[in-house]
Amino acid sequence: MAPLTSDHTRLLEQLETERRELEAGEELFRPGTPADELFILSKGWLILESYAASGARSIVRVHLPGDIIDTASLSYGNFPYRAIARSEAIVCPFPRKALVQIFERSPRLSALLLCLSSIEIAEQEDRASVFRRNNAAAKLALFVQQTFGRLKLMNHLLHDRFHCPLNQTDIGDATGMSSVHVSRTFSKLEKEGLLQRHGQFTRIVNTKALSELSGYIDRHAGLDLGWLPKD
Amino acid sequence: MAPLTSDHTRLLEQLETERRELEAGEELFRPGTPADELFILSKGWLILESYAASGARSIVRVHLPGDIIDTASLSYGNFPYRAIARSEAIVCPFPRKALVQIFERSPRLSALLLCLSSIEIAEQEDRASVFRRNNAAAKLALFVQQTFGRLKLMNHLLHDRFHCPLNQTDIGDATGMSSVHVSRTFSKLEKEGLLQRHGQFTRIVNTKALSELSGYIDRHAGLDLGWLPKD
DNA sequence: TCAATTCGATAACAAGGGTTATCGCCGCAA
DNA sequence: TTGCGGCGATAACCCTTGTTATCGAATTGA
Repeated sequence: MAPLTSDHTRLLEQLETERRELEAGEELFRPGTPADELFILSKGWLILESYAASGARSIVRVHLPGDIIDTASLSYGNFPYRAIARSEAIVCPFPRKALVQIFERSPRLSALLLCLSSIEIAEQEDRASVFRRNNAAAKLALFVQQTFGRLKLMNHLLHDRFHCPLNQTDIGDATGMSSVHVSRTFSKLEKEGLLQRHGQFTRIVNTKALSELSGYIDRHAGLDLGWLPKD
Repeated sequence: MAPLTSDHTRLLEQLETERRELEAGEELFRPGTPADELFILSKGWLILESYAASGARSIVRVHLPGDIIDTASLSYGNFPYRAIARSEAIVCPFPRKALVQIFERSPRLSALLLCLSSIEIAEQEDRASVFRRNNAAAKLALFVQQTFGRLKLMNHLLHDRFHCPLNQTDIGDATGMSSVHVSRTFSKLEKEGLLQRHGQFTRIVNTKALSELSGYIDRHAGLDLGWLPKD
């Protein structure tokens, strides 16, 4: 992504010294848990849930390998959401103070963290734009493409097919539609030849048509990180 | 927000040395403009627009005084959106390189920038949660409360009333509803005694009921910035 | 082997909200 | 003064999507 010296990678590796394994369905933290420990997701899928007063669940974020889990909690003392592993997963806990070391020792990594955060904002804005005004097909198409794009970052071998352990209720709660309508819409997209499904696997058949539907932009391409500080 | 020394404020003030005035309706940048210059909004309202292939407009973000405009462009060479002043406004342009100085000279400010970014993510997630599953009244209530909360940050004199130069079409494009339905829903909220409108002014009448509707959380309260580096 | 559970597909019905159109109000310019 | 354009309110109509319910396939455990 951006050239790093061995000093930089050493600093980053300090964040991943500890490991903890989670089973599918296991809870990593719940709302109110003190956030003095943060996590990097190194394997598997993990979701952040919040519950409205009505009891309705919303999936705030779907975390994939490489993510810092719940970055929004950085500024707050406690986690606001519930984190649940949706597949077997491995997380690397690190103390929030480890971030201080990065800020003190490397302006370059500090700026890089801000950039990662701004990429996340860009992806959220894309989702918001589509979710505000577009129909279910566009929402689902964007969900599939954003997810696939992020998975490819950490696994370049992926070609046109990926595994998704979320069920249709999860996908609905993540995209703002009922599970019934997720089913209807997936069937429609499949009938129209935009994608194929086999169990928990999804194959992207017609990228171009999907992108026209969703307006998908790959936010990990076109980065300009030349301005980052050297050290 | 967080204690800063005079060194810190000096660094921050460097970002606001230049000033540029905008009239209502004036364009600050358009999609594709090189983003080697960034802007702080110091007065007025400014919106970021994007246009879908269909021509439909989406208001990606409503910027208020104190904001760094379009933070998502930090990582990209060009601005992806169109920025339009919605009232008389003043922006302070600064070169992207000025950020490098902050990262090189102050770990504390660097971390603070990341925190600001994470607050923005939290607010976006709140919006997304409500917009995914809730009805028009909840969306509007959240829009009003988040906007008012942000305005109060820079103007502590505000009590229960604020000026909003956006028309109902703008509000619709920002919240994902038609202007007709914005009108219907505002009338409904007014009839139920949750708020009052007079021209471009909105008065919050029943904060509690609004919050119950929208699930509003003040993301600028409850911050824990004690972990920030000292310098 | 047989419940019990989870999950996805599908149908029928209801409703929230989009679209279109009309009207009145206001500010502004000719 | 008149005409025009922007804006908000309101009504009628319809479509997308939520809700509820049923069914079958697959999985799990006793």
